Amino acid sequence: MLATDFKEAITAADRVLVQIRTAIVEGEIPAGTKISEPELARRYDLSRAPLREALARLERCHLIERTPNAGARVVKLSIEGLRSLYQLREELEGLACRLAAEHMTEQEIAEVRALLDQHLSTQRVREGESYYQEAGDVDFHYRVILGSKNPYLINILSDELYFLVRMYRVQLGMNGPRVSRAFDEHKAIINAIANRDGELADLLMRRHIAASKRNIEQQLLQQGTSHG
Amino acid sequence: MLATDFKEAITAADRVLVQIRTAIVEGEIPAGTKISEPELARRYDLSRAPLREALARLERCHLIERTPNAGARVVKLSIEGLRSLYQLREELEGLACRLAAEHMTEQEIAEVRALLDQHLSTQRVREGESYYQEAGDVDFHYRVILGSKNPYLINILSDELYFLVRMYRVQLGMNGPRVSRAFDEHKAIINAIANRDGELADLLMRRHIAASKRNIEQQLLQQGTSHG
DNA sequence: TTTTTACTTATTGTCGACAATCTGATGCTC
DNA sequence: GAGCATCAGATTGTCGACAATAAGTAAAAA
Repeated sequence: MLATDFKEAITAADRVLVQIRTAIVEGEIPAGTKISEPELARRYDLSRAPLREALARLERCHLIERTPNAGARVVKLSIEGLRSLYQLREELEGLACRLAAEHMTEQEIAEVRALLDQHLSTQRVREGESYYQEAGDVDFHYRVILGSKNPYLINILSDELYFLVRMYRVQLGMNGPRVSRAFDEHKAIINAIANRDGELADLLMRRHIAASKRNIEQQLLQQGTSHG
Repeated sequence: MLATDFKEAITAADRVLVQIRTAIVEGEIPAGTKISEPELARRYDLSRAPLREALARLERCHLIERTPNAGARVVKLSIEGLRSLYQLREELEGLACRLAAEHMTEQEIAEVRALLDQHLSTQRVREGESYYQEAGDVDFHYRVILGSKNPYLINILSDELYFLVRMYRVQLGMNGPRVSRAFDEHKAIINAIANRDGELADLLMRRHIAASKRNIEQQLLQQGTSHG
């Protein structure tokens, strides 16, 4: 099921997947928690069959880890995990930029630009409100990824890796000057794509992601040293 | 479940997954076939619950495509699909090479070299037998991928993309001089890794994969023009 | 003849119960 | 007292049956 598919029919498994997924990403179900199927089935008021279907998909996007006959656990956030994840993300979104510079239509590029302007105005109103930054950033990256027109790349980035990326970002947050700086970086990236300069877009995207990684890394280090 | 995990407990879903997966990869269940859950359940003599678990994992590695309430279909092989897949594969295995040059131990490198020598001797005995070439090639790539030490990269390449890659290769085959040439390319790649020259290993791997792609592409084109 | 509609049929999605397996605690042996 | 075996409890894996949805067919109306 690629992100580009239309939602043809919503099943109970789909609904509970979205619910549990956001609960994990937002930290409502804390990292490292043991997942109990009977408990979740009661909590979301359905049987274990669709629940297990949802758990299988959560495993697919690395939000939980399952071991046969032993159950599932919400993934733990760690520095090594962050580095591995962002290492891959740099490479893949860099590729997405090169492909987007090649395949995005003028129409699509114009839409992304409109999106950025809209985010900017929203951001100015709600200064420092990191949630809007979060949503806007995800949206921007999502558009570029779709612009690559490579279904496997789209699937991996937006269906598999992105929820874990969001989990790191939501739980460890963006802070300080990064929030406003990210807008300028997005602008520069879409400009490069508009100029059909894939190499530059690639480079800028890698730097953008690397900067984001350093930011979260610091949060993780601080949290690690202060509490443990 | 990463490929690096130990097989802690084999469940019925695991067994039937392997069976159906090889059946699809080898073409025993032809590309484009509609998957009937009751039929497969009878055929493999188990209930639909573990079967559906297996189907979920087959969807994950892009061997089948599911639409809600409408069932699953074995994926069709196409030129566009091949290009998208190999585009991603080039990028990811290139990255794997750079990381392997950084992280593989001398021990691991020596093992890969021993593996190659072993493959070479086997190959000489069974000249032109493409199955051994297939197995050997997969094994080589698998070792390099593991050498990257990046769990997400390992998961995507060896658990998700590789079965589809094998499906293209098994059903459309390796032919002619590619078979023997691949050995030399493998040698060159592991040499670059041994020299800790990540950039060169990256480059060589991309070329290696690109050559493989062209080979399969030709088969697909010939097949497409000759049969309809 | 073509289109629409109702119906039949088969398939998928979901449920509750049973079997196999793991976890933790209790008691026994050394 | 430490270590191991055994057992109780709970959890996961699997099963067969029911409900909901989609596909195909035949009949009726335009």
